[in-house]
Amino acid sequence: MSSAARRPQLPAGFFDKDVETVARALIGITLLIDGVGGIIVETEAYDEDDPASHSFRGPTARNASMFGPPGHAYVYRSHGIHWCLNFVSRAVSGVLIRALEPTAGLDAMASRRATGEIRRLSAGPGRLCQALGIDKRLDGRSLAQPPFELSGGDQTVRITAGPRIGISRAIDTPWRFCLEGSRFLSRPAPRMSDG
DNA sequence: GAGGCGATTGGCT
DNA sequence: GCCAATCGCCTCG
Repeated sequence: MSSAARRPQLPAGFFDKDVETVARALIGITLLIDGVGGIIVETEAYDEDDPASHSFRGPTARNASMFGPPGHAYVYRSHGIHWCLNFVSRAVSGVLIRALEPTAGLDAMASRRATGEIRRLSAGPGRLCQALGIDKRLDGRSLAQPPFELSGGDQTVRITAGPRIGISRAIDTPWRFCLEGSRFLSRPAPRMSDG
């Protein structure tokens, strides 16, 4: 393994923290699935006592992964059509991965998405999963094992926070986090309300 | 068991 | 901006 260009892996215990901390820490991290992916630029946090979270009304077959150990994936189907990827953190929680800046395997992403428009390859949770080939098979899988590869986090990034998107409960909780200035967000950045 | 709704997206008015 | 697509889960009866 070449050393210089290799990004550092995430430290042990990265996901064993409260969900808001993890959601913020994930901004700027590189996510690859079988070598395809990019830099995480947008996340949302969903906590245990959060009325907007799938876990709010207790465990079901769908949300079982959220009740499992940190550092695993929770993948669910949205609106019967799309897949959405979450990272489980401490306790019953999940970080929704909403957008990536594509950096690796752009050909594969464009092929799966049937578009060459880079800015829309993985801007949005459903688009991201389509571009990276994510589906139910990855639900419950460890993020420390292939096909997942997470790295980076060595550099400081500026983050903006705002309300989460597309929910009807707890709509004012500012748990959507974005990389400041990114052109690869699913929606316009929230008004700068955070550092 | 029936009816409604959703952490979305793409296409049309 | 509005709405359909499509299916698993929730609520109510």
